[in-house]
Amino acid sequence: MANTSARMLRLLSLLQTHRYWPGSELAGRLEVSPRTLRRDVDRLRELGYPVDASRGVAGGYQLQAGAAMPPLLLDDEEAVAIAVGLRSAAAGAVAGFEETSVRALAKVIQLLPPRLRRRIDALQAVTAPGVFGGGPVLDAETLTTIAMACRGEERLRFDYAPRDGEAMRRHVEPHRLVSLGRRWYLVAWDLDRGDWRSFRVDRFSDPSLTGARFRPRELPGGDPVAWLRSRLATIPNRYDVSVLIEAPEETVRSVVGDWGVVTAVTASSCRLAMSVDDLGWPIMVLGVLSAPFVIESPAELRDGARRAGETLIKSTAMP
Amino acid sequence: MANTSARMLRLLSLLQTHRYWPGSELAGRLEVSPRTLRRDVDRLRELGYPVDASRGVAGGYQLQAGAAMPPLLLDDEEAVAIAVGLRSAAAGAVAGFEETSVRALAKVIQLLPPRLRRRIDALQAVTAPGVFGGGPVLDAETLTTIAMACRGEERLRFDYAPRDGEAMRRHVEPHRLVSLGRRWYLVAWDLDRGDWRSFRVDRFSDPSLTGARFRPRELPGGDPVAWLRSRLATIPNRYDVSVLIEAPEETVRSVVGDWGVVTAVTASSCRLAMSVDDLGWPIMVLGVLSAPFVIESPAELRDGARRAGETLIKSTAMP
DNA sequence: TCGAAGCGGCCACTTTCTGACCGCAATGTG
DNA sequence: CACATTGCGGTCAGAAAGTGGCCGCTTCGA
Repeated sequence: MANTSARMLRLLSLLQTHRYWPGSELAGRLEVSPRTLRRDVDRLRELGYPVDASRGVAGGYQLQAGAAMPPLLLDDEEAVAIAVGLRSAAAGAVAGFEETSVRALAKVIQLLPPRLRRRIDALQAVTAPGVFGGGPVLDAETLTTIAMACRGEERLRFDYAPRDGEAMRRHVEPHRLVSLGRRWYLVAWDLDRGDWRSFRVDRFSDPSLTGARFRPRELPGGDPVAWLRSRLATIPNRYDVSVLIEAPEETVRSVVGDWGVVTAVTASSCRLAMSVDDLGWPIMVLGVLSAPFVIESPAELRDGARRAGETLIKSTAMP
Repeated sequence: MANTSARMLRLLSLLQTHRYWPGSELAGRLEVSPRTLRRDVDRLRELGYPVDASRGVAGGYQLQAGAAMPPLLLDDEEAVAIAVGLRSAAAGAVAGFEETSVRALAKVIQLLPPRLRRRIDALQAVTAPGVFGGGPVLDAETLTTIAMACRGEERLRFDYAPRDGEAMRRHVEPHRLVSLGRRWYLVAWDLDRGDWRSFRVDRFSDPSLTGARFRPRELPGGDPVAWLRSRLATIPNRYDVSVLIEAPEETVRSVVGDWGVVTAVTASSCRLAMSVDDLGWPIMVLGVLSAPFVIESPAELRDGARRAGETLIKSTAMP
């Protein structure tokens, strides 16, 4: 106890929970003299954390945003909320943030006390797809295990079921997790084949860290995303949707959110562009907007939308 | 520099980024002798962070999950990912986590360096509702400002537009943020009225912390959620949707996700129940399912669905 | 104008930290 | 098996830091 380091952390923690603290209160909680508290605050400032102070009656200290992120001192609830938020972001709830979220999630999960981890697991898998359509269901543990292997440069074993054929135990040196088109891939050096391979994470089962560390090899070309893209180039199966809609830009955007790009064409019409695996989603958007539209591509969307319209009409026709 | 506290933080940070470190490497990075490193590791252990060590050739240190959450040392990307994930969770992407997420978000935002905050702002408002229907659009700043006021026990000023009438500047002692039925409310002591009031956050504008702190009053009854519920009981304005769908339970559930309750009726049909503010959402679900259905309630849903169907048909009719 | 609160210099005393040296224990390889 | 490697922890002496108490100063709001 009573280590300086520990006290500094507690001080940081206090400053993070309440925006504002009178000095005497802080000194009391830390069980040091006010003089020492001032010195501690100084130390924090020297470390780069901007602690603001105000004088006079009702003065006090508060921690402000600085140049660098201070160590986050979280209570249980906050830690769980962060893990849950990251998990849903990793599952694709926030377009473009899948990979970063998984990396951050791996860090949090790794440090999360088991009792909290259980609480999160109780909240089910990364599923989320629901409406978001497309993405296969993964569970968070698989994803974070792989992410931890990448981060820690540890070899990884897992069962992998190729598109056709039997599941096989694989042994790889993981390189990078990549989220591409609603799917997760692991780019790794396959130790059995002696070559670079990509693996779809939704086909993993039972991944486990071997504990053996390795010196990372260099991926030819260096960029794992580009590498993966070129490898997958032979199997493009997404739809690039483009629709002209007779509704103001803002209206459309308020429905679409981050899931598509809306650009104004005139004041009362706009173009919606989305890239999806599953046409259900753009159909829903068109349905709920109740505004006239013209489908520019793909042709399949037209059939799907008409079928959906027919169903709606038929089923609401009866009295 | 070279403070013990700072070094301990750096050590924690190193242990958090790479799962595994040989001792000599750590000692080198921290610019101390191996002996001192061992002592630092001991100190961490005394503080409750379980640092594992393994001996022999290729031995090293690694940080494990412990009883408490260690201070999270985040790099820029991770901090942004966490903020983004929390924001989307706060916006309702993960049912039931709105309030906790906002509290955590307020903490992160408050500490986030401005340059990172800008990066997040560039990713737009908490909007997200979009498809999720119902929820009004809030921006994260309003929400976190209020959350910070609650946490810091600081008085708050804001413009508030009641349902009818002019916006007025208000001055309150904030008590709790509550997320209820897709909406955010602030429960607060109104300083002008001298009474407890609830405010819909989507009607706020320009909230600002006054910097004046206050001693929290006690809310009659103590439970802000119950209090708010009883206050809002007079204004129920949601739709309770019930639809019979000619599709297997699983199919429907895979589209609806957590956003509604699906119960099987026969093997090939089921009933979908949802509670929403906005009928757009159930209409989308019906549209994308392309399965016959019968609307049981509410009547408004029938009109909405038919209108949506007509739009779809008309717009896809042209060659 | 006053008092409360933060600021920071100074001092003497105490505690901790550090590097160096040691022998020991575990681990896995040749 | 022997061996090198790597972590463990005791002891020591000198160096560094942390601490509380005291002081007069500044800033702020009542």
